[in-house]
Amino acid sequence: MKQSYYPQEIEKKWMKFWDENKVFKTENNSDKPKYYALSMFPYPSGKLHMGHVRNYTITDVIARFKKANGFNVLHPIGWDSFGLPAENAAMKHNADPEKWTDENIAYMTQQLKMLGLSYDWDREVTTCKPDYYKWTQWIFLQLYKKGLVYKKEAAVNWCPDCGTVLANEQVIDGKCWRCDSEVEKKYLSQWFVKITEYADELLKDLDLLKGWGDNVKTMQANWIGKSHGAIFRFPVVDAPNGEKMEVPVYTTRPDTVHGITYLVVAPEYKDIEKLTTPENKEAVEQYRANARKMSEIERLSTDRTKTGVPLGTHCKNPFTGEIFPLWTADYALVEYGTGAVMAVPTHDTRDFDFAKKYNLPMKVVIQNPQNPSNCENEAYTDEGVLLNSNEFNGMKNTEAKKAITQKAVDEGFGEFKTQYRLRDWLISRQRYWGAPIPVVYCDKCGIQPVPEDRLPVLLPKDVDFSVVGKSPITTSPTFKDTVCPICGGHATREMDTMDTFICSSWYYLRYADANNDKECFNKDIVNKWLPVDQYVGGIEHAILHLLYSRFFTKALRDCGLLDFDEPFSNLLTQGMVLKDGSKMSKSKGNTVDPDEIFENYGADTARLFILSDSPPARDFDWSDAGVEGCYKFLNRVWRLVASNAENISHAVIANPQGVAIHTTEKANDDLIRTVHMSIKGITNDITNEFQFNTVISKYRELVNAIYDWQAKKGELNQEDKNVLSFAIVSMLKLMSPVAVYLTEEAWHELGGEGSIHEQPWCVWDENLAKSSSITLVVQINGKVKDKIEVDSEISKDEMEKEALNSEKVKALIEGKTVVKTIVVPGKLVNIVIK
RNA sequence: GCUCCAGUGGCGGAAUCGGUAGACGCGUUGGACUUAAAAUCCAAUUGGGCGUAUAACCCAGUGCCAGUUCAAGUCUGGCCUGGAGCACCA
Repeated sequence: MKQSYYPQEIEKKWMKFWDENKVFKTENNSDKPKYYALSMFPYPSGKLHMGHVRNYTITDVIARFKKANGFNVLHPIGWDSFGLPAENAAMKHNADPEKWTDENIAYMTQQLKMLGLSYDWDREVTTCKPDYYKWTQWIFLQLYKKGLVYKKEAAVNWCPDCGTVLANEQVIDGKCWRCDSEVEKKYLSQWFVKITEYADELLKDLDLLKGWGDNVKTMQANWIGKSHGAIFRFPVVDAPNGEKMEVPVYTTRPDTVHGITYLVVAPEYKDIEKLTTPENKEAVEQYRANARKMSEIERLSTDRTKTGVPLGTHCKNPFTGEIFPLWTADYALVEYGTGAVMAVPTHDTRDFDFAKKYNLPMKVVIQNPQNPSNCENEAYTDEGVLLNSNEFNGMKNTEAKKAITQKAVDEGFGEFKTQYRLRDWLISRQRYWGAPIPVVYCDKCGIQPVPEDRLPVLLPKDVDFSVVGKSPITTSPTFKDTVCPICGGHATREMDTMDTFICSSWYYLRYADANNDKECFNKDIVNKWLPVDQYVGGIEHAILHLLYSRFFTKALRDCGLLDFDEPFSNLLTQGMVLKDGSKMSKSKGNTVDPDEIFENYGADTARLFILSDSPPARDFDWSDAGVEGCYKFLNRVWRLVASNAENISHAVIANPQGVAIHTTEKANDDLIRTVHMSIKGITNDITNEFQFNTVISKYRELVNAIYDWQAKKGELNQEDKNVLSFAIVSMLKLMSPVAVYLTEEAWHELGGEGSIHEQPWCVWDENLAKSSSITLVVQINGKVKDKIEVDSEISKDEMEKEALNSEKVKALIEGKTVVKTIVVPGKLVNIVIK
């Protein structure tokens, strides 16, 4: 065995061997229990970055650990390969985005293999390939049949730089999630997925997700935004055309209904023109035009002073008979509730600001206990007792909410209402590089889905990528015109493609049955593998991908395609990889190229380091010195093995757990105990919280212990060799999920059969992991005063006796009264004195 | 403004149930080996009393202030700071 560590050589050798022999192939049929370990699949942007390295290493270690522990492990990988970067690159070079994508996939595949990830490459899934997007389109049609997909004209988010619309989830602070441009409002007819139909279940089932962090769950709960309230309908008393009209409002504060002094509708409110008097028409029109021009950012800014104009008409409050004016103001949102708000300036801060500015009247209806009936300077929005509210006076407002809504129900002008903040998911994209929406528009028959046997609707190849300002797909001379599947007459194809988040909402299902060309996946196989036992990925998908995938699972369940409710039982959101305290990014110039690390130190060093310094969920600060340290450690491990190669017992390698080792020396006992403690500690750290940083510190402790043991020994006798063999072989197995190459090479050099990665996990013996002596801690009034080595089997009485016998304790309790002593078996004695 | 998470040496971070605070590593300092360097190995490294050697001892200490307890990094209440998410959602 070579005495020096040569990672570049051994890693290439084993990478090739594993790849050619499909060592990590997973069969669907097995007697073993299943375990599905999954990383969020990458976008093939060109090269791996350190975030990928971290993500995939974490999942890989979990997959390998589970496999060694007797599970049939599914650990797949694929490519989220539709999307704008490929199309932008294509437009820049007037080339096919498919070529760019394929090249990137080829390069990154090599990198993933180099990193030593135990993927079953036969299940690779690529969302931009027709054999995948055919099924994306098929699923779209199933949702369409179920009424979960529909087309409507709506105000949508438009990103001018990406030249496409965006879903609500993809607008961050009024800006595009991808390019950071300010999003504009546009009125377009677009395809929507009815995710709101599942709002309640998506919220409720968060409780089932015990293996998800609270941060992600609350983010989703907030995004869904369930609230309880009431709808009230206010009759219009002076509609200009004499029509009988009503304005419905949604409110969470029905208890304040007697305090309404005006009513606001959104500028886009559908009946606004009918509610405007001729005298006010001009001002209202101008206000609406202004609102339309404004960007989302301007409009949503909360510190902007509120503006609005009166419509000239009035409503009647059915509770009081009071007449109050109608206004339009852009602080009312057309998409939420009914698009109209009942304004109670005394008990709502927004209404208060507005009323102050326009000198609208105020009426106090909830008593502020600190400052009775005074709402001059600010709105009182807390709990209280009602006043000025007729028969409800004196009632607590929490009760009044119900009672007042009930009255509206009984008298027919309102009802109880649950409202969600979640909006339907806009999935149309005016772009080329995505799955075409499988729909045609017939001149006679209208919107028609493409029949399933004509899928996939292929992306046209005869397009011009050099166009500006429109989707390249529209330049195809062959794509647009087609025939209607119903009447056979002329029809045109839908030119929009689907949001790529549709493609990524079901890929984890496809892995279970990736090569099925008859169906999107076999139901039994999917039911067998899913849900995913451990999902690992970035927190940036807390809402987007994770909410969409949860919705898809539920919708596909209701289409009869699978039998479970949630796709991911456990979720680990790993932290970011930082350098010098900030996120690695090309613009900051603080990136580290994984290839360089592989080349200079090897993939094992990269794997070890990325797991070593921080727990997976926390941010990880990359440091060159840290890499160096990990590389030195692997060298140290290698030297330990190599220098002892001829001392290793073949019997122990063949059966590390089975060889009973008789020891006659304390040093040997101690080392065996350290090994058992390491097995226990490492196993628990991985099982409990995936605490790989402490796993690695335990590797180091074990290696240090073996070196220390060796330093005490001269010539080794047979007993010593057996002990050493047990320690080294156990160490290699324990390290094998992380240092995949080094341990494999060492295993072979020592004469091990097959692959170390096929060997079962180590087991520990609780008795051997225990020490024969313990350190008894003696405290006085809770402060440590002495430590005594005692036998581990010592009784409580003896512990107390030992403690009181300590010279230090004797001196300290001299002349004081011992009030009581607390004895914690096996740990400490606390003497309370006065 | 609302919601969630976090706060421990110079740094990353350890610390099952409340029971020895600072494991393991990085860095730093000193030393050994070497003609020299690299590599490797050994030792020290929370602060203060403390200033010279040796050996020891004492005090304080996990963002702040209280509380519960024999005992609090850990539990409770109230703050402070940082991060993340949401936000004119009626």
